[in-house]
Formats: sequence, structure tokens, C-alpha cells
Amino acid sequence: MKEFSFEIKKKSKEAPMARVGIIHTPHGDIETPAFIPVGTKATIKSILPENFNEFVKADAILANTYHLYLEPGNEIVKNHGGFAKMMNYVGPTFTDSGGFQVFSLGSAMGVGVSKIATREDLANENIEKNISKKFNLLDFFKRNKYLFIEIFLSFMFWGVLRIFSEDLNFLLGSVSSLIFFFIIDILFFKKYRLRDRQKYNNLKNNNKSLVKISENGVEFKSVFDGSKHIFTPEKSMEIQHDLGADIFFAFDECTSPFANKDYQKEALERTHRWAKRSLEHHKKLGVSGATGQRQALYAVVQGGAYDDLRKYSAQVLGEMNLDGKYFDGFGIGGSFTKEDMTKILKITNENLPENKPRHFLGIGEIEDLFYGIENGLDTFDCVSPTRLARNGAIYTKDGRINIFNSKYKTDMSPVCEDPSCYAHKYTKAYLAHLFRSKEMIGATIASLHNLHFIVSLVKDIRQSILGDKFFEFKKEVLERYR
RNA sequence: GCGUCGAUGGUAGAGCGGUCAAUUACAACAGACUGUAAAUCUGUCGCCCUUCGGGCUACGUUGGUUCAAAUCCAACUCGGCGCA
Repeated sequence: MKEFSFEIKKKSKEAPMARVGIIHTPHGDIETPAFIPVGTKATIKSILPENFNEFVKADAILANTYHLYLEPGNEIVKNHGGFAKMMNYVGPTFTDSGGFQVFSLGSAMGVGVSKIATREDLANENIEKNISKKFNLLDFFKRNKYLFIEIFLSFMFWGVLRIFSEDLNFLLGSVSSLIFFFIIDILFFKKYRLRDRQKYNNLKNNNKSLVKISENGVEFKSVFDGSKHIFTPEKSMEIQHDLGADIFFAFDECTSPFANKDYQKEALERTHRWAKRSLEHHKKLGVSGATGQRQALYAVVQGGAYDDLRKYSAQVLGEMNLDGKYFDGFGIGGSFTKEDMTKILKITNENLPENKPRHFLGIGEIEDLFYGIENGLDTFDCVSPTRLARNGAIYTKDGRINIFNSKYKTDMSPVCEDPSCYAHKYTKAYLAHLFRSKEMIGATIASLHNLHFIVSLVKDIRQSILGDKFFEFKKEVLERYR
């Protein structure tokens, strides 16, 4: 059985940081650069493992700690001998630490913020503040609508009774009678006010973070039943030992692209302390309880879009060790704009140990892959191919298409030109029909295609580096894709 | 034949005198999606004018009542049900 190791086969002659290598793991080799499909809940959504192996030909897959902890529970996964065995997948595996959920269930919750922000978003100052302002106004209106009606009607009753009640002076014409009518109104409108309040609360809850971050860790409210769960670096290590991946990540905090520098710094320092604790606890736990094998631990570099923070984080984590035991590799996480991405990657990878593999967490659009590899990355995981596929977006060499567009209803051309792709056998018209009629196999074909497309693209990039044609290949692909 | 209930935008189906070009769902047309709260979400959805807004034609047909009708009345047409 092979231990984890990384060897660099070739450094690009054109792009100084790009390299071709092999990550050896107990379950097989990953030829890098490589794209790692995501199977969050121990399934590549909509694809059978056999079809995945035969038609996608990826070297590894990645699952998620948070999701498998909540369902079915890491204990059950452990009893299967790890998530790979459970899902009948043979090959190298990764698990993510749950750090991304600090962002997606935290600051991004219900606000529609993506971790890849645009420059416009950032320029549009404090988007989060704007959102909360809007909600305060709405809040005020919602909460007081019936109060206004009540006050108005009280005055009406009071006024009307005054006109007809010269002989009822003892009751009317006094403030107390006004209050009397007001109370009647309040009782009368009680049920409407309550209903309104309920609506308002629902609205507010939609916009509410499900996480609480502290030095010790992160408190998550389960999205399934609202139950509370604390993730600490130690807890994350324990779960990931039960999940049994060959490679796993230290618990980190993925910050929002809208967080300011002070906060990024604070979160970064915390992530470093958590990395240290992850390293310690991983050592204490020893081999995986699920597979009996030693697992490789990657640290996660953070620092948002700030050069100096990224450099600092790379240096600290690169040197971090426990009695000479260093991290086996590094993930690059966090959020930023597309424009900032390249410079961040460059400065990060320049400051990470060269002989360790580097993984780009959650990034995988076509141009990102080129820029990532050019700047020294070895592996990528991304949800994009499968999620896009399920929503009807199909990669083609000439750009992404939306199979729902009416023109594809009658398009007899194959979904994929490449005969080695499963989708080659089907017309776009058929795929359009499957999607329109909500047939499940539509998502399957589209997912197989999109994954095949991205995985083979990265393999081709690998070949282009080996053949010293990286830039030529990049230009050719991107020009056509755009 | 008699009685009774009904007829609303591509479909289903709300509305039952002004706040109605008409709630909603589906369909249709577009868009978004980057460590998966995601087989999800957003927008448009009678016609015309450049948006705010304005104009026009519309709730089976034709008349009527009313300042005002998808909404009330009458007749007709079509359909469901019941009795012959």
C-alpha cells in the first residue's frame, strides 16, 4: 500500500510556476494538474459510479464533512469503511473540512452573495448594509401597518360618537374614551397583527445567518432541523477521520468577499490557530478509523483579496509543523474577484513550499483552470460542472449554452462533439426534450458531459505543459470558448 | 322539453359593482449558478408608445341597469348535472 507523496514530473518551460506531477495516495495516483469532481453527500449528483468511472475518467473525487456529518452521520460512514467504499468508488478521495459552510450558511445566507464577487459589487459600497437598510424599512412598514389603522379608526369612532352624544358627555369628549376605543381596536385587529408579525419574522429569518463563529470553533444550526452543532478543528478532524478520505483539509473560515481587511486579518489569524489545532489533533488521532490508513492533511491559505495577507498566510502555514511534521499540501480558499484571482494565486504559490501539492478550493470555470495552473496549482474541485448541468447549462468548445433555449428544441447536432463523451450519442433536441419534460436522465447526461468536458480539458492542459505548448493551447481554447 | 349550475388570459383556476390588464399555479421566453441549504433561484409573460407613466382592446355573444360592470339584469350560444 502506497503512502501519500507528491512528485513533480516536469516544470513548465513557458510558465515558470506551472508544473506537471503525480500525487500518490493509498487508493491510487492523481496525475496533476487534475480536476476533482465534487460528490458532497457521497454521490456525484445524478451519476452512477460505474458511469462516472467509465465516462468521466477523473482521478479523484471530493466529499463534504458538514453534509456527511449531518446525514447520514459520520459514524455510519465509518461503519462502511469510509465514504468511498460506501458509495462504491475506487480511487483517491478528498474531504472538505466544513470551512466553506462558515461562509455559505453564514454571511452568504439568504443574501445571494457569491464567493466570487464582481468589481461592481464591491464598488457598490457595503452591499450587506444596503440589504439590512431595506429590511428595516420593510420591517417598520410591516410592523406598524395595523397600528396605523387602529389609531385612525379609534379617532373615527370617537369623533362619530361625539357628534351624536350630547347627553353622553360623561363618556365622551375625554381622553379616556379615546383610549377605550383604541383598546377595542387593538383587540379587534389582534389576529391580523399577529399574522403580520409572523410574516415579518419569516422574512427576517430568511436573511439570518445559521452560524456563530468563536475562537473555539463554529456553531452551526442544521439546515435540516435547526438543531445546533459545534464544529471545532478537533471535531472536523474526527469526522474526517471517520469519512476516511486520502486527503483532507484543516478546518478554516471562508470569509465573505465583502469583509473588510481588519476582519480578513482577524479571520486569517484564527484560521492559522485552527490549522495548528487541526495538525495536533490529526496526529493524536493517528490513522483513519474507517480505512486504517494514514490520511494526508492540507492546510487552507486564506487572506481574501489582499496580497500581503495571502503572502503571510502562505508563509505561516508553509512553515507550520509539529515536531517536524508539516502539512502534506495546501488548499487555497476564500473569496475574491476574478480580477484579483491571478495575483493572489501568484503570490500565494510563490510563498508556499514548492514540493507540496496545492489545491484550489471550489474553483473550476474554464478560464480559472488555465490561470490557476499557470500560477502553480495542481488540483481543483468545483461544483460548477454538475450544478450547471442540472440546471441545463452545457459546456461546449464555443461557450456555454442553455439547453432550455427554444432553438435547441429542433437541434439535431450531438450534445458533445467528442466521441469519447457519453453525451456524443444524443442530440441536443433530445436533451432539450428531457430537460423540458423534467426527465431525470437529462441531468445525468448533462452532468456526465460537463464533467467529461472539464476533466478532459485539464488533462489536455497537462499534455500541453508536457509538450511545451501551454500558451498556445490556452489561447486556442479560450479564444474559441469566448 | 323542463329545472339547475357554469362559461375568466396558452392551460388549470381565483375574483363576484370602483383599489382589475385581472391573485396563484403550470406552460412559454430569457438570465444566473465557482470548497452544493441548489433537479435551484431571478426576471418577463394582452397589444402599442422610450422607462416613470400613458394609450388601446379584453373575463362566451348581444343588449340593458349604473357616474362606474369580469362582477348586477335579460335574451341567446355552448357545456355539466338532475328529471322526463
